[in-house]
Amino acid sequence: MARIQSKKNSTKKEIIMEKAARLFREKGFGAASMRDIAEALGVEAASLYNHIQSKSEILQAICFKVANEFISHLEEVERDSDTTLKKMENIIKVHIRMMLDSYEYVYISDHEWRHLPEPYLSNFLNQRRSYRKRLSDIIQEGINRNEMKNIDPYVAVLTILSAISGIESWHRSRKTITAEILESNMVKYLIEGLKK
Amino acid sequence: MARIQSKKNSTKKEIIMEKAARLFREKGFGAASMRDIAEALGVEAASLYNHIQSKSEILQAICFKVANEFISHLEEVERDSDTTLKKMENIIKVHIRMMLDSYEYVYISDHEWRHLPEPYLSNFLNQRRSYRKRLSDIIQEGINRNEMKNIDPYVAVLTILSAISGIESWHRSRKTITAEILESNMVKYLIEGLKK
DNA sequence: AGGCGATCCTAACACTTGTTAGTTTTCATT
DNA sequence: AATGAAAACTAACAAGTGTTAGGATCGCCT
Repeated sequence: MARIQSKKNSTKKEIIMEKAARLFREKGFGAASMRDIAEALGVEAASLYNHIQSKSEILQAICFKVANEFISHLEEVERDSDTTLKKMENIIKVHIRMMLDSYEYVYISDHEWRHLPEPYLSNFLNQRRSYRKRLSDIIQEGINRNEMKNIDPYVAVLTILSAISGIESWHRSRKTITAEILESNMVKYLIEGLKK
Repeated sequence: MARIQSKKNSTKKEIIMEKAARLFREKGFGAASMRDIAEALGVEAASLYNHIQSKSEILQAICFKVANEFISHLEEVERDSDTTLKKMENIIKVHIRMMLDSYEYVYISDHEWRHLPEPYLSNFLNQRRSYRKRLSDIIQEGINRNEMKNIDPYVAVLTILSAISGIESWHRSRKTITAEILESNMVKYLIEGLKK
C-alpha cells in the first residue's frame, strides 16, 4: 500500500497537480484518466479523492494558479518599469520565463482551459480578457508617447502572447538551441517589431 | 430516416469532416464523441461508418489535408517570389489567410494532432519538422544576403508560426477588429521584426 | 414494377469513464 | 500498547466510449 510521498514544502494536492499536469499536457485533459494519474503516483484512483474533490478541480487549481501569477507579475512590472517599451520587454520576459520554468502548468492554462466547468470557465475568460486589455493599454500609451510604431494594440498583444506560447514546441523538441538563446532572440524579435 | 445531405462538390466524407472539425475544436478530439458528430448531422452514430472507417481517420484526413496545402503553397511561393523578405511575407500571408478561411481545419491540425495514432503521428511530425526547416533555411539565406537582421532562424520561425496560430483567439472572440486589419497589422509586426 | 446498391436504423458488444461507499491499513501521538 | 485520524484499499455504480452485425428502407436504373 504505497502512499503518496510527501515532498519538501508541497501538499499532497500539489503533488497530484504536478503529475496530473504532465498527463494533461501529454494526452489532453479528456484523455488523461483518473486511473492514469493514480498509476503515475503508484496509487489507486479512488485514493486520490482523499486529497481532491474532482478531476476538474485539478484543472481549476492549475489554471487559476497560473492566471494569478501572471496578474501579480503584471502589477509588479507596471509599478517598477519606466518607459512603455521597458514595461513590455519585462512582461515578455516574465512570460517567456514562466513558459520555460513552469512549462506544464502554463501549457495547460493556455490550452486546456476550455474543459473548465462553469462558472469557472467564464471567470477564467474574464480574467484573461482583462489581462490582455491591460497589456494593450500599455501599447496604446507607447504609441501615444511616440515610443512605439503605430500598430493595432490588440493585434500586437495577440501576436506577442501567441508567439510565446509557441515555446511549447521548443520544449517538446530535442533542444537544438539553449533556453538563453531562445529567450534573447524572441525578446529581440518581438521588441524590434514594436519599436518606433 | 434523415440522410446526410449531399452538398455541392462535397463527398459525404467531407461533410462529416466539416461537422467533426467544428466539434473537435469546440470540445477537443477526445471529448467529442461519434454520437455528438452523428447528432450534428441528424443521423445515428453507426451510420457514419458507411462513409468513414474510424474516428481517428477523420482526424488524419483533416491533419494531412492541411499539411499538404501548406506544403504546396510553400513550393509555389519559393518559385514565384524574388527576395527572401518577399518570400517570408507571402508565406506569412498564406498562413494568416488559411487561418482565416479554414479556421476549423487549421486549428485542429495545430492542436489536436497528438491524438493521431501511429504511424500517422510520426509521419505528421516529420512533415512538420521538414516544413519548418525549409522556412528557417529561407531566413538563414535572408541573413546571409543581408536582407534580414541577425536572428536565430529557428526562433524566428517558431515566433512567426505561433503568432499566426494565435489568430484562433481572435476567431473565438467577438471581433472588435476586421480580418483585414488583423492581417495587415500582423504581417507588419512580423516582417518589421525581421527586416534589417 | 422490380431489383440493387447505398445508406440508414436498432441493438448490442466489450471497455472505459469519474465517482462513491465501506473497509482496512498506516502512522504519529498519547 | 492503545487510540484516532489520515490515507490507502476493494468493489461497485451508472453513464458513456468506439465499433460491429444484421436488418430495414431509400432512391435510382433498367
